[in-house]
Amino acid sequence: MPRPRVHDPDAILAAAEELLVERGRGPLTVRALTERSGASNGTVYHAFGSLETVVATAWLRRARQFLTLQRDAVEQAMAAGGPRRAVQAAADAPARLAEADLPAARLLVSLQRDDVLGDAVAPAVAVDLRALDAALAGTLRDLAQALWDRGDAAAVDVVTLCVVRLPAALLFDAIRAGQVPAHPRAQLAAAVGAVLDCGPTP
Amino acid sequence: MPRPRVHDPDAILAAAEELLVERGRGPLTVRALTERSGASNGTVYHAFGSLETVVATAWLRRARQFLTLQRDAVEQAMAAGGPRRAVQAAADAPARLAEADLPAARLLVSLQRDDVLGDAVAPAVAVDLRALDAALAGTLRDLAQALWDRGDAAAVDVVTLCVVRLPAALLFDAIRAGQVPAHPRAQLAAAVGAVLDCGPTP
DNA sequence: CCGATAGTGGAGCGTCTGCTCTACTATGGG
DNA sequence: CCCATAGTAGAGCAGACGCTCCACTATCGG
Repeated sequence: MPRPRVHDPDAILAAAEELLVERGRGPLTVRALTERSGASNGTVYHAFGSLETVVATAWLRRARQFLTLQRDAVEQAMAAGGPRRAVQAAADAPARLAEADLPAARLLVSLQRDDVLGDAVAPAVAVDLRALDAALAGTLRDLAQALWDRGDAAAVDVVTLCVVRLPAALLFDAIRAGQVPAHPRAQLAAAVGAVLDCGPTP
Repeated sequence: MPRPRVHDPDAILAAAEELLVERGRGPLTVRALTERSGASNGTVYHAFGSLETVVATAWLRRARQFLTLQRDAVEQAMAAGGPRRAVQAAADAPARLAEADLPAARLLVSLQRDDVLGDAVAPAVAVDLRALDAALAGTLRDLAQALWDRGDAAAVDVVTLCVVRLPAALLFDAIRAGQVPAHPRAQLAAAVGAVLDCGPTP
């Protein structure tokens, strides 16, 4: 049997999360990570293979957590109030996550696409990443279908706007600052309603 | 009399703009800039002093252009339709700029705050940068004042949301892709209306 | 023709980065 | 006891980066 671990990979991920939330992806270097986590360079590379994989894995955990929360909220709202309520619930999901688990929300909000999917992420992790993307795309398409009986790009774009871009614009700054958004939530609901009323292009 | 210029500093700025629009700030290096512009390393540093100053100067030119356009649109809308129309016009200004000068809009949309204001920007340029910031802040405060007779942070926040964050969420992706947004403009107007109806917190 | 001036060119310095490589270490099965 | 195994440690490599430095060059007033 091999030598036992002295550094839990989860502890390395936790250190990475801290640094990402505090300073963002740019200043997160291998050296900063080893200093914060106590693990050596060799240990980090033995466990993850690349720094990009560390970042991608940290993101992946939190994104799964978010999508689960969002899916539940959407299904519940869909059953109780129909597709419009479901879109509202999906848009509100980041605020809910911030209520339930602020560090998780802060991590997701502190990274951009390019930070997560680089050339050096381990193939297995990259596959999971793309699977999550597909899951979100599926949810968006389902919502468009339920709203207007349409699954075309124009319809999905409107839903994406409501569920992805508007929350990013209205909620992310507050979350990044470590607050659970309050007033912005009401504004978001109003904006989503207005955009849905516009509907997709014919 | 000195030796005449063989490389117009404006040509260096133009090359920087091209690279920023094509690939963003991250990949813009001194070497890439010298290769694209034809000017040597020495010339770039003689003219600007630092790479950050090149980026800041390029941004500054375009931001001035944008703020002028926006100010005119706001004043005209204020006179013709009152403060709500003025906010709508301010929010729509990025789309107008994209119509009038697509490269200008693409440049502004391809940079973030941290890309522009670094420690190495020449003091004179940094001062101008902050002056532009103050000018925008003034416009936002004036709009809040005209709408609700309030200049407090909560009121200004609502206007900022309408004029800065919502346009970023709804228009920037299209502009970044080199298109003049069409449908998003109507959605933006609807969203701005809905957020204004919410009003600021008491 | 000359010297002051402003611009040009590019070698290369110091630093930082992600990552590799190798020697080393703790474990349990045989 | 000893070896296969998996994990640990950290020195150091190759390359990229922003920037400095200095020799050089074209201009024009005198």
